Parts: sequence; structure tokens; C-alpha cells
Amino acid sequence: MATIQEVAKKAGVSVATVSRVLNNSHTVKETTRFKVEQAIGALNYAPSVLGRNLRNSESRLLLVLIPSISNPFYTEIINGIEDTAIHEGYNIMLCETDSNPQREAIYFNLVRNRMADGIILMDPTINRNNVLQLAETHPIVQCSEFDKEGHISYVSINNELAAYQAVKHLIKIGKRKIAFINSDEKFLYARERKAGYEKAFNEYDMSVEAKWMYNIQKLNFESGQQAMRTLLNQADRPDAVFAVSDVLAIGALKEIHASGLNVPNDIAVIGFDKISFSNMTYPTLTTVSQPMYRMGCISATMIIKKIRGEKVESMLLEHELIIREST
Amino acid sequence: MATIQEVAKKAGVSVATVSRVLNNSHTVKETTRFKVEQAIGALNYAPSVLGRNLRNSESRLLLVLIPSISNPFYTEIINGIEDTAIHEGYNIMLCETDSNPQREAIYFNLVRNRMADGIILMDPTINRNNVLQLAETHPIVQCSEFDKEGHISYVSINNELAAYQAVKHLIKIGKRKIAFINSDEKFLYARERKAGYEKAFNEYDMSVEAKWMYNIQKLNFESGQQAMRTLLNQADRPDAVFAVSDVLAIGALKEIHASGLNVPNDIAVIGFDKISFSNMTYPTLTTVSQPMYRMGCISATMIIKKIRGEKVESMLLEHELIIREST
DNA sequence: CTGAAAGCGCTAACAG
DNA sequence: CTGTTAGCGCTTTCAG
Repeated sequence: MATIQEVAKKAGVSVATVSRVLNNSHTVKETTRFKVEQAIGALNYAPSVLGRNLRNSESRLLLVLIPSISNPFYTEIINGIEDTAIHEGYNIMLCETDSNPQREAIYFNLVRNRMADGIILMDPTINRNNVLQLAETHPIVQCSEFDKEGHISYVSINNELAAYQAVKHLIKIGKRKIAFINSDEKFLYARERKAGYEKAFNEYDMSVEAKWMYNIQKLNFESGQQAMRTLLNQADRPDAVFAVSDVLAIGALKEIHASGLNVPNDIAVIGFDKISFSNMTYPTLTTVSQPMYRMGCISATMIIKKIRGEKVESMLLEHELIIREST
Repeated sequence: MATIQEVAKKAGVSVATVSRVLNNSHTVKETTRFKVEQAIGALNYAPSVLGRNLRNSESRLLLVLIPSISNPFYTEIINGIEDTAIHEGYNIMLCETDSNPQREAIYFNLVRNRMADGIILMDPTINRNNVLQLAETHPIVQCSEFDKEGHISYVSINNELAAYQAVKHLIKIGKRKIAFINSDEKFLYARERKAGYEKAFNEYDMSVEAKWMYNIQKLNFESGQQAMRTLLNQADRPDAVFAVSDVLAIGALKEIHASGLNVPNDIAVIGFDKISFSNMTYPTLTTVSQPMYRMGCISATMIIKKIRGEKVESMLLEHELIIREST
């Protein structure tokens, strides 16, 4: 591997000049630039970003922390982040926390160690204090999940309103016994969507029944199936289900089907996220769409601004109820 | 941000000693180590990986190049890569090529620029020559897709055999008019699975018909639907479909359903990959399982060995036919 | 327009 | 067991 020294020697100029060519400074004579470019080509030289990073004390790397890469909800966001990052000359380091505090601690150190210039965080439930403390000294933005009390910038949607509208839709099509498959309520979105669910109930003078609430542990298809199984085994069966994630709703759909009941006549189902699978189920799934890709773009833009020391504003984006066959 | 100098001064030792403590060298007196650790704590010091990287000329970053993050097949592999990488003290930079040569060029430079120590490549179809040339001087391994003629290490499965077994299974349950939804044949797996398909046909003296072959452009649900629509519109309708990806098979399933036909009686469907969603479709999808997670682990181990200068052997792992309701 | 030289933060010989 | 010192490869003043 050639170094800038060798290029300089070969071109018969100083390293400073080579550096200027590399960073296309406009103060280089055309003939000199040409000589340098010849030397670079001849030596097949590529500048070491290691030296540059140390000198500039930056890594041009964005740390993206997600709970799980298997959830299509996040992959769409990542697409947005990556496109924006590349465009701004950054690359992303994608890391899965699995909601594991130890892993998160390792990743947080990456920014303290200057391996990453900033963090886009999608799972701030672990070590709330660590996050707040890190945010004092390092650029962090939150995407989707965020800390309401903290002062860390975020981009998300109005979860309470979205859930309220979803449940209201179920009520309007004549359902009254609406079950709720929720995530662990350590997640903000879980608490907010629950609030939306309750708000709709209150509005129609319906009482929220504990027997129709189910909290899952792990966000995957099997949890949705398991939840639905429990719900179906009750004497007083629900006539609709609102799940906080399409992944759960799809599991529920499968289970209802397996038990010989009809969707939406016996039980209507509504999910959340509008992942691409949700249009491939039988029947197709009614859901709430979030602008995932845009959330990704915006969070990338925000973190880059923060890294540059600019001020940024938190944002709540629009969601949309997508009515399909399951309701 | 404190530097190693400040820690040394505060602890009343030299930077060398601080460095020794940092890298837990055993040649430091206990009392000295204690002093240093006190200073580190007091200054809230975290070593800059920038300086270390330059000094050691390594980045401890693995570049992972995938065609698309939206395909669950890859996300499982990534899980394996990440777990192994972390365990070995590496982090991963995940980048989506979208089979775009320009993007790939950018990413390849990341390793030439020493931003990454090695590459795990899952999409070697673009710029075959560039890949081979880069492999001359930099650590690369191929995962899933690989270049048969090249001499770059890889981990994959026996695609021809797997496809042969899948098609044979369809023949055994009485199907004869077996359609084939394939990817672009620039992909090795597409060519190999086609060979397996043809081999099964030959063995049963069935003739391979052009009208039952369909090549998709983009690997997503819609392509599967589109392919199936075309296949169904023919006078002589197939009685089975083999799709090279679960994503395509699921799209096909949906389309068959929409046209009022029954799976598997009218048309049997078989996919490939055993993504978790394949068990949530109606009916559940027969498929070929690949050890995705293990492929990820192995490719990470391989690339790290290569980075260390050790020799590595290419591997073909076992696959398995998973028979479910769709056949 | 170009060169000399300092220094980013760290590790590892080498000497003591 | 510890300190001194020389760089790793680059960018950026400051002079000229």
C-alpha cells in the first residue's frame, strides 16, 4: 500500500501538495495536479482514511442502534438512513441491541471512543440514564421510540392518535369486544397506543376489559399466534383485535384461521406499520402506515446536523390508516 | 475529551504506562494500575480508537455488502455475522449495494482506504473484474453467491442439488407441469437452481418448456404476483410452481388465491430460503431451508481469519427440504 | 502556488 | 516494572 509520501516523491512534490490534490483544493496549478494524479495512478494509491480521521478527529461513521434487524419495520427506516448518509459522505454501522444492556454499553462506547460520530437510537428503553448522560456530550437522535421527559431530539409519529383512529375504525364497523395485543409497556409506543385504545373506548362508553389485553414478550410471529390462542380460549371471545405491530397481527391472523374462524366476520384484525408482508396475508391486513423511509432520512439528516453543531427540531410525522380486507 | 496525555499527567506516570493499563498488559504494578484507573475515572477518559487504528493500521470494521436489506434471507445471515464479529472484537458496516455498480465502487474503496479491514460480499455479480482485482490485495469472502471460476473463498449451499430435490418432490406428488419462477440468471444461484430443475425433468423424461419459465427482475412480492399472473394467463396452465425465493413464492401464492384456484390441489407451490414469514402464509409454504445464521457466522470467521493472514477453506453447507401445506 | 513542519492520539521498541 | 521516543498517514498553518 502506497502512502502519501511515496506519491509525493514520485510526483516530485511535497506531501502537502498531494493532500491538496486529494482534497481538490483550488490552489494547485493544473500541471502540478496532473503530475500528482499520474503518480497516484501509477502507484495505485488510495488515501488512508485512518490518518485523515485522526487528523480531523472524526470517523464519518453513524452508529445505528436497532432492537432487531428481523423486523421489516426497521429495515425500511435503515434504507432511508443509508441513502441520506451516503449522500452526505457518511457510512453507517448497523448494530442490533436485542434490548440487551451489555451490548448497548459496548455500542455506546463506540461513540465515546470516536469510532462513530453520532448515534441514531431506536431502542432507548435500556439504561435510560446512560442515554441521557451520553447525550450531554455526544450527538444522539432518537427515531420512532423516544424519551418524552428527556431533551434529546427525535422523529416519530403520534402513536396515541394513530391507535385511537385504528380502534375507532373497528368500533365503526360494529365491533365492541376489541382485544389489544401490545408490546411490553416499557416501550413508549406501547404506552401511547394503549392510551389511544382507551381513549376510543371511553368515547363510546365501552369498558376496557383486562381479559382482552395481552402483552407479548418478543416481537415475532409466534408471539402473535400465542397471544391470539390465549384470547380465543376465553369463554367470551373478542370480535376484533388491534395489534401494535403487523408482525403480531399476522401471527394472530394465522391463529384465527387455524381455529376455523373467519376474518373479518368473526374477528376483525388490524395491525400497525404497513410492512410489505401485510399485503400478502390472507386476508390482507388493515394497518396503520408510518413513513418509515422518511423517518430514516430525517433522523440521518438530524444527526448529521447535530454532529456539525447545528440546532435541530424534533418532529412528529403523519401516519395513515390503510383499510384492507381484514376489517 | 481527555487524551492519554492528560491521564498520564494526572496519574503521574508516562503515557506508555497508561497504554499498558488500557491494553491490560500484565507488566504493570498493581498500585500503578490503580493510580491510572483512578485518573481515567476522574477524567471520564475513553481511549480514541482513531489513534489506535492509525497506529495499528487496522479499523476492526467488517464491510458487509448485501443486495437488499429488505429480504429476510439476508437479515438472518447478518445476525450470524454480527454475533461472530462482536465476539471477535469487530463491528460491522452494513451496506446495501442494490446491485448498483456505483455504490459498489464506493464501498470497495472503503477497504482500499483502510476504513474496513475486509469484505463479506453477497452480491458479486456487479463488476466481476473489480472483485477479482480487489481480492488480489484485500481480504474478501463471498457468502451465498460466489464466483465459481475465481479463487475467492466462499460459503454457500449446493443450489443445484437443492433445486433438484425440490422439483423431484413436486413430481413425486404427481405434478408434471411445473413452472419455474427464477431470478435474473446473472446470479449463480439462479443458474444452478435452473440446472437442478432441468436435471429433475430429464430424469423423468419430462420436457422443459419455455412457456413455464419466468425470470423476474426485482426480488419482491409483486414480482412473484406478476410472474404468477403471466403463468396463469396461459392456455396450458401449470399444476405446480417452483420459485427460487420464498418472497416470490409468497407473491405467487397470493395470486393463485386471488384467481380462485386451490393450493396445492390445483397448483402446488414450493419456495426457497425458509424465511419466517413462509410459515404464516395460507397455506403454509413448502420450502428449502438454508442455514442462514450459520452461513453468517462462518463467513465472519472466515474473513477474520483472512485478515489475520490465515488460510481458509471454502464450504458448502447442508440444506433441507421443508414440506408443508402448499405441496 | 508550493514546501516545511507540527501534531492528531495511540502503541511498541528499547533502554533503564 | 516504567519512561523515552519514534512513528502510523494525513491535514493545515505559516513562510516563502
